[in-house]
Amino acid sequence: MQLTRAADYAVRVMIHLASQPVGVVISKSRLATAAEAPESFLSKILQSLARAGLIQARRGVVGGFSLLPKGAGASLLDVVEAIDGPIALNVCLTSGVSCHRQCECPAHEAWARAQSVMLAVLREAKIMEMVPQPESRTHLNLAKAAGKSKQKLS
Amino acid sequence: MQLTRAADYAVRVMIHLASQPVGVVISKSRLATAAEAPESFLSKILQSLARAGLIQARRGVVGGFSLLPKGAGASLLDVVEAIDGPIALNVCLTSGVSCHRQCECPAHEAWARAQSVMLAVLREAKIMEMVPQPESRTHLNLAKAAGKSKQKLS
DNA sequence: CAAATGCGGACTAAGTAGGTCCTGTTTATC
DNA sequence: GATAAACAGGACCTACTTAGTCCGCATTTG
Repeated sequence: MQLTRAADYAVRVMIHLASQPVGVVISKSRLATAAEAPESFLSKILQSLARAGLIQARRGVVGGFSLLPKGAGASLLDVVEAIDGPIALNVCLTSGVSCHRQCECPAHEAWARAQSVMLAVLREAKIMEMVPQPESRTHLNLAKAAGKSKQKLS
Repeated sequence: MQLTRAADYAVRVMIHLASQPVGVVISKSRLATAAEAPESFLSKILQSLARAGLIQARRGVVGGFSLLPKGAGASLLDVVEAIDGPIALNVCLTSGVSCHRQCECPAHEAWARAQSVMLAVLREAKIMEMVPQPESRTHLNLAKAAGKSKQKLS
């Protein structure tokens, strides 16, 4: 009944990437520091995010990871499912598996509702809306001002 | 990210007990049949439910389990937490543990909201409201038979 | 080419899930 | 009181998952 550490780390990484100017590439070790995650463990997580099309990996001496458009528009649910796979609150809610008790079992619908509302919240929670926006981030504001001015979110 | 089998079995047992006339005592083996759960595994589950004050155990040759008032008024959440303990969607939501990222971490609030709405649904879902009423059940079966083709049973 | 970086598979230690089993203890009935 | 039916509860067990680590290989830049 709990999110994996990997999924939690993945969300931290995504938020960190989303807080950077677009297109910037950040190395795994810098991401590990930012997300407070073990670097070697982050390897697998970043690979999963890349395979899911949320981020892009770049090899070589100035390699690292950058956010893809799909990642910029992703929700918490997208990130979590990229790591942990589909969420199923109970075995009888696993897609593709039908439980023979389903028709008679009055709890089935309650499980389904509970899962549904939880997923809805995670689906509404977009990564981009979570980047810390305040004016305390002067360096970011300066960077933006140097590039082009962008409207604030929400 | 999934309910344990034990919690699922516990809910089935509670619904079955709630469907009986008040005060009736049912043996573990009969409950195991009704809940489609391994009897030896059900031992521990029933003990947990008894310790939580939801049901009462009675030993001896006509022994078994009966619903207590607290059990009759219980919700799915009560039953699940009696078995699995408190639900925490993420380690940073575990009560008593405060994560040092909390103030800065924008995801924290989203996890909390997701957990909160899920718990609310489970808290509203009362065991007593889930016992199949004889008339409504036949009505339901007829409606299903008339409305759609029969579902595949496994 | 060397150095920095990501890729990806093998490996592992610890914990949990999902049970089973066995030795009590309690209780109704003969 | 003996006995049998039932629960109590702890020890045990197996498979799987979690949360990582490690290392050789591939790619890119200077």
